[in-house]
Amino acid sequence: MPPKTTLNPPSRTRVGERIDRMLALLEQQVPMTRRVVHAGDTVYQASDPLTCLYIIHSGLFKTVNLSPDGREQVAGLHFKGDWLGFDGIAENQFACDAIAMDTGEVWAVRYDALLAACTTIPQLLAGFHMAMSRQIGRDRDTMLALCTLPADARVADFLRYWADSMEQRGLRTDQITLRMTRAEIGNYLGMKLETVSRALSRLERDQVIGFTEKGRRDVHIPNVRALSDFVQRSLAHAA
Amino acid sequence: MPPKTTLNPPSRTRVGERIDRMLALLEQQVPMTRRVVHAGDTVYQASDPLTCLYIIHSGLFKTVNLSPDGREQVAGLHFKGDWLGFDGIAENQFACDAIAMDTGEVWAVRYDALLAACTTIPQLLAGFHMAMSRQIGRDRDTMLALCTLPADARVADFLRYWADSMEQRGLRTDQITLRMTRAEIGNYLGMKLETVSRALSRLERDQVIGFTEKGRRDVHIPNVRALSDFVQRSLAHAA
DNA sequence: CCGTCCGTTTACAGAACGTTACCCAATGAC
DNA sequence: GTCATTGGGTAACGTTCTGTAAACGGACGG
Repeated sequence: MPPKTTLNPPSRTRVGERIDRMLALLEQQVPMTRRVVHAGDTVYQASDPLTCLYIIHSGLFKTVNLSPDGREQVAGLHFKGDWLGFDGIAENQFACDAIAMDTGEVWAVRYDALLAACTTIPQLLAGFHMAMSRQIGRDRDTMLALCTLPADARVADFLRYWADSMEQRGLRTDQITLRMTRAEIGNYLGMKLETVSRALSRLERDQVIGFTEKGRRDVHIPNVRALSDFVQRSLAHAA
Repeated sequence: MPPKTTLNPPSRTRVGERIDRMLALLEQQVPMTRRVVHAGDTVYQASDPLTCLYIIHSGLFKTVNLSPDGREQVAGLHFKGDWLGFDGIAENQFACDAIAMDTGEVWAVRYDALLAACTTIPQLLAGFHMAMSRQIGRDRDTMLALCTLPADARVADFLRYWADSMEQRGLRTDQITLRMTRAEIGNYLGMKLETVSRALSRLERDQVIGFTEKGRRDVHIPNVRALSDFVQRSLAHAA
């Protein structure tokens, strides 16, 4: 199986600039409402009618998918520049809950106003489609990790993804504060909280991560590459 | 955890009509190239530059996601009316391979031509966004199944999804031909081929499915509800 | 007809992960 | 101060899933 041509990952500055351009474009061209949120606040809920989409100006958000029979899962993590609400366009009502995990700000943009603006501003439409496409790509990479990585590697890959997302947005990446409990992480990664706990302990033992004195939710990542390497080693070991 | 308000699932006729309307709209309004494919043919490959998107007129397709380190996964199954290529919009090149699993026909639409047409035909834009949104929703439901269902239930849910997709498109649902090996199904569902085989045997033993005399790839589904019920029972039993 | 290949099924041993249980530390209510 | 609550860590024990290996069957070509 020939590995796919390795594309250069989007550089930090390029991604940061793209996000800023999109935010500036929206600010200038589309009417919107700013909304400050705090940890635990709900941006929208499943079955709410969709009138607005939300773009994240700052903060950290999760989307929670729930099935009619009561199963629920943290389906996605969302950072600055990401949109919230794509899931609702199909049926004109949201399919997930979107919840703030920290203080932040979202910009609510009426979907009809956005579409109207898109007809005259091609860059806006292009940016919007790119955002949806990126969401699809990320969901698929998540599925790939769920299906092909053992528990420890999944946790390592989760931390790598988080650190990468921070780095792309120009935020510090050596020390990240997980704003999730072990149970939430486990739910996101398809395992139990004890398994998450054990995986984190092993990553610490192997010096791939460390914990700060502030508590075991602040993860110190001396070297993001070490996380990728850990994932690779898990695969090699299995083979 | 209150279960989300159960929306009526889109009825067979409604979905079929929506698909036909979209296909007719494209046929009338957007230049396109028809392409007949056979099992194993590649529609596009990862890292190919994106110039066209493809809408499925008939047949059955899979998208295969591969990571730089060689892991690969069947990320999605696609039926009539689904689009292929959303994953490529973000970086202007495809991120997956799209492969036909049976004889069929795709319509290749230049992405720039599609965007141009969308500026004057709002329904086209709306339909396009709905298709992307639906893709996101389905990926998330897949993730939910991967994370919350045990192996047997995952296989049952997979068959239910397949049968539902057929039914929505007005195709017969009591007897479906899996055009995938056990290994492919396992890859899609995050388990090994032996586990798939054992799960199918148990579903047969429990009379939830049957196999036809034509071979063990033709699954007879007397009652789609029985598959959903099996999933529910797995959850109840676990709790 | 036979042998070969591929996909599949099944049994059994072992690894990975979940369950259960109990521990500690920090926090906030009373 | 006590007490309950919440998040976290760890160990012993089970279950589920995988890995290995063998046998079966249909499809194909000689």
